[in-house]
Amino acid sequence: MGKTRSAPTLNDVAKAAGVSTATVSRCLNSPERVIEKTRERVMHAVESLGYTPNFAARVMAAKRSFTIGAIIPTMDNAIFARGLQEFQDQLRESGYTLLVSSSAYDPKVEHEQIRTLVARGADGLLLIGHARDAEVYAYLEKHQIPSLVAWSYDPHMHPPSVGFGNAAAMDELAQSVISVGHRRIAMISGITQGNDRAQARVEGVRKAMADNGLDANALTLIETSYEIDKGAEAFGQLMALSPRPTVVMCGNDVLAVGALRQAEKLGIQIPEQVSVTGFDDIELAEIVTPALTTVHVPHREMGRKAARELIAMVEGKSEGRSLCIDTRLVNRGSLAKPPC
Amino acid sequence: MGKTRSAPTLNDVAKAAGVSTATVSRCLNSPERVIEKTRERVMHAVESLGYTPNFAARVMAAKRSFTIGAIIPTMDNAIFARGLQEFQDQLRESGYTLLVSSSAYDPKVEHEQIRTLVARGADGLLLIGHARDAEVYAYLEKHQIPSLVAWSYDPHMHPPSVGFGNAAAMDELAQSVISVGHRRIAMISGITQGNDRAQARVEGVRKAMADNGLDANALTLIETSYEIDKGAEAFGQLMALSPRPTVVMCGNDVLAVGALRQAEKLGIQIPEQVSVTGFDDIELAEIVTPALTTVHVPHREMGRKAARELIAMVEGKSEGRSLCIDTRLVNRGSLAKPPC
DNA sequence: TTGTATGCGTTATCAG
DNA sequence: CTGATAACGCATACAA
Repeated sequence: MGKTRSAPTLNDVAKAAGVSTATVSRCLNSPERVIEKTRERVMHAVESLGYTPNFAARVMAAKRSFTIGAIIPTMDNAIFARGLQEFQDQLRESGYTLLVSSSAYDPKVEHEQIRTLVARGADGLLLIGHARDAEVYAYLEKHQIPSLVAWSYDPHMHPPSVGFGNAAAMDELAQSVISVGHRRIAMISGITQGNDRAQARVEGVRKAMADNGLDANALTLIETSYEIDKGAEAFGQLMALSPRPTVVMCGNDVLAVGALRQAEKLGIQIPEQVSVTGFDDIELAEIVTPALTTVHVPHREMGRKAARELIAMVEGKSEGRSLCIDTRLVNRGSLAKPPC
Repeated sequence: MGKTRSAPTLNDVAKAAGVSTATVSRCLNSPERVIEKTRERVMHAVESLGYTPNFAARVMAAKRSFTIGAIIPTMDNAIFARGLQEFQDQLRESGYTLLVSSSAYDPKVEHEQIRTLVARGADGLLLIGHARDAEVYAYLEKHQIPSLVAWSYDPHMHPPSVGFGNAAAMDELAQSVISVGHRRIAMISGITQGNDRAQARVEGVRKAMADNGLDANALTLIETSYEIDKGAEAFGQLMALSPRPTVVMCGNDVLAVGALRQAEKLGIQIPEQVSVTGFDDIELAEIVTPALTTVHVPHREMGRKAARELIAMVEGKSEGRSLCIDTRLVNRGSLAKPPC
């Protein structure tokens, strides 16, 4: 029966409706510019043929893809999942599609993913944190891709960021820790190399110590990747020290949960013997026993606002504004005053 | 200075290297087909210009996108995160890029996302579960897009699936529940409408009951969405019944954790007074107190195998084989024999 | 081994 | 309001 059954094109629709391809295109993109009667005929043809516009062709011709790319360190972590879901929902509402890649915390992979997304015609990019090679930013600049940083906030940096003050938030938490009487403070941090959020959180603790007359260099610090087991392991190491720290501040809730678990294994009472704190306030924080004293980050709000700002940038309605999302301390059971 | 600085094209590279666009293209796609000396010159030009091939153009010309699409119900859930991360890693290794969308458990949205991904030239599609309109499958057929189902396994269905037997696994767990002495069984299930995994898990429980001389219709069943709070709420309702069920089997770990939490609030001892079981064995299951007796699903293995199979299909090396991933019971603390 | 020329499916410009 | 037609950037048969 003639042509093999493959995806119908604009041309097929045009022929079926007895009009030109230009008219079909208009019906789809600016319906108001074509008279009702014609439009009806065209739409009917579109329906009956099951026509779907070819994206690649459209991008090439229109030089717009209505696609936003996002590169996150990992998908397998509640920290990014929630904010990203909201980010996507917001994009959808505005007619954009989100493309997500994860870099496994590897700068090389991230760089490659950025190139991939740009090559795919992403109209804009969402990145996590500011820490990356100047080369990457130069590339983005060259390709004129509006970019926005999230999960981090620094109004003096480029690209603009929609996030929260990691240092300030951790500072506040540490202040609180110190004010209940802790002096021997230890910290289990994420890998700070190439991770400005992790770096800032450590800084926050140091600042609070210095501000309270403690020696910031006396902070016992272990860096490890964001996994429960790693948190547990690090906690074990800290408990082997003598004198023991009276509080273990963790770079995020996942590490803190690991610490809690190890404490249970070691028969150490939290918070009676040792206090533990987290960061992020993911679902887990409320579920463990004792529930975590942590920093609440409104991830959904951040995702939503980031989406709005990035869309504004892409559509030329904004030059790129930085936005600070407020975090707040959540006092649950894992922080108490140190044992006498 | 002449042309505005925009992204360089094949043509720019060709001119810079003093060759034709065809040669540049060959250098990039089949380097062995061009002599070393020329290739060096070309590659140098590519580097210095910071050239990145335009994806849309490439797709249009080659009719291949090296892109795989995946549509999952939600990103904000550990169930899919882990398997998907592995799926992506595997794709990357084979030179494919993953595009992820989430449908928020809405069939209409899912359908739309499928069209979007197809329009974007996805070479293949990963879907979760078999339950969807015939219309969707017809569309996929028409566009000749190789598709694979995951998180579900049914060798008799089309498309082929790489997953696990939800009914069989839950049956096994229920057998175990019954064998320790439980007779008054309640279940908190996910919404079964349009979710074959949830349906199968309920069936599994019913089958075990019937096989053990219990009345499968006597199963007290509450359906609710997969959220901790919902699980807690449902558990509360079940505890208000009289007589109370002696065991609450949950459709997944998230619901089970909610149940655990509500039990704590109500002062009900788990498992002394009431037993609770989960499904999936996400990280959470091991962390809560008591740790969950649940069904372990090797998500990473599933993701990896699904990727391999789908790639084989896309590359014409497989017609599509279904693969069953083995689950296994994990006995932790939340299941015990009923109180006398 | 390399170059030439054509087509991929759309959008957009410009006439009619 | 509608129809030709020229890009868009690349891959690839075909020629040289």
